[in-house]
Amino acid sequence: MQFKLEMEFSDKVIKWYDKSGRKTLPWQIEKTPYHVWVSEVMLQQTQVVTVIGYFERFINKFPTIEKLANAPIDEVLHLWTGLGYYARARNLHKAANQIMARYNGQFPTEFDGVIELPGIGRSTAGAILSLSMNKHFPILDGNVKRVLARVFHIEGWPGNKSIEQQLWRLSEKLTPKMSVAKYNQAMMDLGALICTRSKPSCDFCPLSSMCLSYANYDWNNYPSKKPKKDKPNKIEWFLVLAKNTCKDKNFKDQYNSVALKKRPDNGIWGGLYSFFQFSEKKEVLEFLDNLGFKFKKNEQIEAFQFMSSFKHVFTHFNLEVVPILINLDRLNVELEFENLNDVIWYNLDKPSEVGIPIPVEKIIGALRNSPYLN
DNA sequence: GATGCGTGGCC
DNA sequence: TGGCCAAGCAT
Repeated sequence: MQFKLEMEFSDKVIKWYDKSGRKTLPWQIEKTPYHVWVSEVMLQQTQVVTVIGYFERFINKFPTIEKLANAPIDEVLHLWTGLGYYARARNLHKAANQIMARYNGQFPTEFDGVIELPGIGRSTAGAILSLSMNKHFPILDGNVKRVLARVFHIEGWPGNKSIEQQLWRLSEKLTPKMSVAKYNQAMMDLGALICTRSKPSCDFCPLSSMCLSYANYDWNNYPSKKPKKDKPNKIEWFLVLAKNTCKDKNFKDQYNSVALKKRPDNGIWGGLYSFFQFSEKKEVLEFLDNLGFKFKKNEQIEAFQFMSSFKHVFTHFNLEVVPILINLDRLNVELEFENLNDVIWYNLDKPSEVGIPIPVEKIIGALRNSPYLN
C-alpha cells in the first residue's frame, strides 16, 4: 500500500499525461520492446527532435532484431553518422546478436537479462520494461532527475553518486504499481515539456501545488550545476589523400576519391572511418616517407594544399582540425595501401556505407563543391 | 568514483 | 560568441 503523498503525486502526473502528454512519437506507434529499446538508446544524452529522423531510418533499414544482428557493423554505424556517442551503435549491434544467441531473437522480459545487454543500464532497462510491457520498474533520466530535484529540493549535483542514489530512492517510492508505462512516459514528458531546464512553465504544471521550487521560486538552483572543468585544446592534422579514379581525360585534373582508415573500436569515433590523423605535423611527413614519398623541399610545398582549418567541439576537449590535401594524380605516384589495414578509397560520388564523424563529413563536403577541386 | 564518449541547439 | 546542456553507460 502506497502512502497518500505518493498516490497524489502519481495521480496528478498521470492525469496530466492523459491530457497533455506525447503519444504519437515514432517509437510510440508500435511500442514493441525493440522499438522502445532503439529509441531509448538513441535518446541517451540526445534530444527528441534530433532522434526522430535517425529512428525512422534505422527501423526502416533494420525492421527486426534479427535484421540488425545480421547487418555489417559499418552499415549500422553509417545510420548512426552524426548522432554521436558511437559506442551506442556498436553496443546495440552486439546486444542484437546476444538476443539472437540467448533468447532466440525475442527481447528478454526479465530485468536481469535486459540490464546484462551492452549499452543498457538501470534507467534504460526500466524504461524498456515499463514502456513496452508495463512492468513495474522506475526510471531516472535527466528529465526525472530535474523534476524530482525541483519538487523535493534535492541538494547537490545528480552526477554525484550519493545524490543519484537519493533520486533513485525517490523514483522507486513514487512509481505507482498501476499504469507504470503511462507514469514513466509522463515524467519524461513533464521534464521535457513543462519542467524545462530554463524557464519552466510552472503555470501548466500539475505538481506546482506540491513543488518546493515553485513555492520558493528557485527552480534555477535545482538540480545543482555540474562543477566546471576547463577543456583542453588539441590540434590534429588530417591527411587527405585524394586521387582520380574515373580515368576520364576530362577529369584529369580532378579526383573523386579519398583514403579513409577505420578507427579502433575503442575511444573517440570508435569504428568510424576518418582521414589519417596526426597530432604533430612532422608525423605527417614521416608517414608519407614510409609510404615511399621522397620530397625535395619545393615538391613538398607544391604537393600540400592547406584547406581551411576549423574547430570541432567535444564534451571534454576542443579540437582544431587542419586538413592537408594531397592530390596524388598531380604527383604522378601510385600509392599502395596493401600494407595498411582497414583503409578504403571513399568515392565522393558513390559514398560507401560506413560511419563518418562530422569533421570528416565537413571536409568531404568541401571537396565536393569547392575550389579545392582544381 | 571519476572520466571518456558526439553533436546540435539555445541564449 | 561560447558555455552549457540533452531520454546514460562503460570502464
